[in-house]
Amino acid sequence: MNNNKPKYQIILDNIKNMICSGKLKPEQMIPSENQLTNEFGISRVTVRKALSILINEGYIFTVHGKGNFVCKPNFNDFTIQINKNEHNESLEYDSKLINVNIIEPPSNIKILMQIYDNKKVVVVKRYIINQNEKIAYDIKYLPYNPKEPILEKEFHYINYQVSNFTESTAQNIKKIMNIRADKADESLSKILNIDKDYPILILEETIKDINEQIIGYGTTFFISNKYKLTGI
Amino acid sequence: MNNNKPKYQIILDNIKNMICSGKLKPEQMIPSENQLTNEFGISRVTVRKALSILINEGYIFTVHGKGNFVCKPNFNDFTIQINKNEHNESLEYDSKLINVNIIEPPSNIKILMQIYDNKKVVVVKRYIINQNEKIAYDIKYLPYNPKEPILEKEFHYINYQVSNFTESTAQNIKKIMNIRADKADESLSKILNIDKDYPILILEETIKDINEQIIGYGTTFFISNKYKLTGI
DNA sequence: TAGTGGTCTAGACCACTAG
DNA sequence: TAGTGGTCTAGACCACTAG
Repeated sequence: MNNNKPKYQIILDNIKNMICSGKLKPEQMIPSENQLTNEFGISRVTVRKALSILINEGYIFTVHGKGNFVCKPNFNDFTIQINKNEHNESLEYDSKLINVNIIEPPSNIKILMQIYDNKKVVVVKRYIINQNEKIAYDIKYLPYNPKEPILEKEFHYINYQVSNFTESTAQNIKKIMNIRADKADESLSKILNIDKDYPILILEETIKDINEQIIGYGTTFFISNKYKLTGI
Repeated sequence: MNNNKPKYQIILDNIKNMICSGKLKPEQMIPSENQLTNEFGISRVTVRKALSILINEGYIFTVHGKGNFVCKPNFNDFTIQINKNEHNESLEYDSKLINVNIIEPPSNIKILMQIYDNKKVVVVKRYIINQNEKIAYDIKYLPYNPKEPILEKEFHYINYQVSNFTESTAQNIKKIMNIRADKADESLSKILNIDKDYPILILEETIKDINEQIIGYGTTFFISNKYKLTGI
């Protein structure tokens, strides 16, 4: 029997089934909290617990004063987990530091990083390695702050742990990713030991702090047959 | 004053601030529900409401019997919204049907779709159009069921609405995406009116039902300079 | 005005953890 | 055993919606 199933789970499964089986259709209102309270003979708080899970899982949405409604399915969002494959197994890549420099940023980087003065940037260049094989070339730019030691920044970048270099604010950033395809140019083909014009998957990331200040910009060039992105 | 802010919001903001400012560090336990109840002078239910939001937003996780702990930031997941740009604006693409056929699937499709008998498949070929310009070529395979009218399937595919062809079970599917880069081969270059070897961003999707049965497989070939994927 | 969801309480009992 | 989170109740009052 289901006697060890919590009550909120019973009502949750019940509504989920009605949505999945099509008894409740997108945009249709589901029974009100009061109705569910009476039908299932449970308290409103417990009903609301089940509903809040349905909301979080994207099954329903609420309109105050009107009711709860079935969501339209959304097939256009999916989540990329960079370090996981399609079976949700972790993929561990090594990285090999090529060099770290402090430079006057080239104009395209100035624009991308919204640098409007003569501030310098730190450039970190690395290889991404999988089983002793180069699979990508990675280049990251971050604002140079003479007061901060560079080595610490390097360390963090190299370990892919944080992107804004201080653990204290690590939860406080926003990341924007772009994905596109290109062919390897002369320079990249030498760096990655591949033929010129070999297909490359490019991941571009811009990292902003809570004030929309850009605190990092990076590009990773993946050799296309050695890497693919997987999403669910 | 903050008098119109609900109590759960106050405690929510408070804990969020402690995490973002670094007062509470990853893996560290946050004050217990009882402590929060006393400190903030609010009921446990309200405290739990705030905590459940923090859990959903990925700030904390719970260990039964031990407490609530600050999550490690995860920079490796991001969400791709296929029809949105980086400013979260909707992008609407048109599609133009090229043709629909019922064929004996080629062997690579048989493997991908796990077809082990002589079942046929429906093939839908389309262009994706943006402002009267072809930006991609799209090909989708779905199991052919002689009992179902094909036109309905077409319609659904063309409208990008559902991927398993019956609204009733639309919430009940799983989608796996792969993203990779390649160059246009002879045939694709003709289809998309581009040079051979032009860079192509490839989106591959496999759609499974709740029983892990493959109910659709599709590939979209984007002309790289006309399309990029954006994620947050 | 009747019905809907939103916030909140005080209290109960249970399951898990760790000393 | 003391402390933690997990489930659940009966009830209150409020804000929003729509006729």
